[in-house]
Amino acid sequence: MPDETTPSTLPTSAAPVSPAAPRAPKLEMLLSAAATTFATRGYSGTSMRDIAHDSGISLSGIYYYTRGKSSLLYEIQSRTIDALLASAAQALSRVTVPTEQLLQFVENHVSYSNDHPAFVRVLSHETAPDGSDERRDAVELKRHEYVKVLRDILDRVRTEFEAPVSTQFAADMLFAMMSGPRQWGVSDTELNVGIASRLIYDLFVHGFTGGSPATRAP
Amino acid sequence: MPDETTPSTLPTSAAPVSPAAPRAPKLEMLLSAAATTFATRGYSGTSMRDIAHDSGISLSGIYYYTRGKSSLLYEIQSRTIDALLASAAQALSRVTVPTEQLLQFVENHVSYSNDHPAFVRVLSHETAPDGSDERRDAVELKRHEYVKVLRDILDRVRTEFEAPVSTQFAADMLFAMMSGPRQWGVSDTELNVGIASRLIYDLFVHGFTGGSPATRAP
DNA sequence: GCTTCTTTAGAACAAGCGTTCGACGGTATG
DNA sequence: CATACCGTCGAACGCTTGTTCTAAAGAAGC
Repeated sequence: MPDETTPSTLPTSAAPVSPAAPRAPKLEMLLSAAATTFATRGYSGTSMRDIAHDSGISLSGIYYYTRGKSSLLYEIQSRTIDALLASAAQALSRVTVPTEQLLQFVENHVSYSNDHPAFVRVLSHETAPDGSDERRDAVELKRHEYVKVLRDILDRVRTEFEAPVSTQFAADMLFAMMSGPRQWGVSDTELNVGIASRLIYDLFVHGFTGGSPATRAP
Repeated sequence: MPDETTPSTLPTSAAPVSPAAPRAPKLEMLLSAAATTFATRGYSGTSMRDIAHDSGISLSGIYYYTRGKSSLLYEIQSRTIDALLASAAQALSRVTVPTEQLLQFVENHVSYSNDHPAFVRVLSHETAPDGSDERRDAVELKRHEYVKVLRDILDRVRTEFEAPVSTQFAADMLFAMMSGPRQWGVSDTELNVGIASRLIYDLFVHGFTGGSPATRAP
């Protein structure tokens, strides 16, 4: 009997990270379908029967792969934040200049959000309303870890340019921009990932009235 | 028998807008309690019994003031976007310079969000999952109207400073920043409304590495 | 053929959901 | 005193919820 607690095969687009994943291709489909449904209808607005219908698995069949509804949410959020942390670390290792690292971070986040929109949305917008689980705290801890990565980059950029606002505040604003669309304007921006990342980066670093796209950045 | 469809007594902090509101102080309390519960637990995650408990009114007593759960959501969202549109129009009428109007818009939005956090959160984060109501479209229409107000301001700022990014994109980003906190960083920014508005304005207009808080702005 | 293990699904459970109904106490009018 | 209305609420309705139980179909080893 398989167990959904195996932290293998993240929803990354890359190659298999963990070698110990012999039989669980259907669990990935389940999680993917559940993430999509959670992202559109919300966690509380989604019933197990909705997930059963969307995934093609029968209602009771879901409980063969997962422990229940809250475990589905945890698995989705846990895998996503793990993948974000891993790909961010890899992307940041390629450059050393603070502003270049900032651009790498933004590009990585936007790119991953573009590849797995439902997963990232569930990670950032949904929070388990159920019992006082320790799994919720684990996700929250890694989320703060991820924020800290950006804060450390902003700290270095800040000392270089003598930026006036706090890095905590700036990090919040940048995350808000990156998690941006699908709110208010409902913009149908069919932008390329690289272009979109660059737009966000420029707007955040130089501002709306700031330099043209090819002025100061790397 | 009162009816919740009367568009009177918006949740504004100002004086009574409509003179026809003789008896309905308890409805305001109901809507306020419902907004708070919706904001914390989400629309689908909130039961009518939750609202009954939080508002102090009995479960069946709620149906004396409102038509049902979806009507509660509509009333909250409708009143909030109406109040935002009204107060924004009033604030903008005081200045004519584009950048000053932008600051006024930001200050108005942040101020209202600070005074009625639950209402604004429900307006921006919740959407009715129920039937194909025409009320939902009415709210969506006014929401676009509100976005258009900001877009028009940004258009004027853009032509003045030859800003490179589109106003639609910039508006989305600014709304994301203003709706910002209570996500990712969970910042405990106990800032004054004026200061917070100014921080957002400066960060948006001049960028993270841009001029100091007293450099270029009015 | 028989057993064993994996995978699937139909049926049913108790609990919770949004909503409705009928009745009660309290003022104010006649 | 009787009448009518306003505000309020407990109890119950039918339905959906997350979860479990039981059984059966298919593959694999002996």
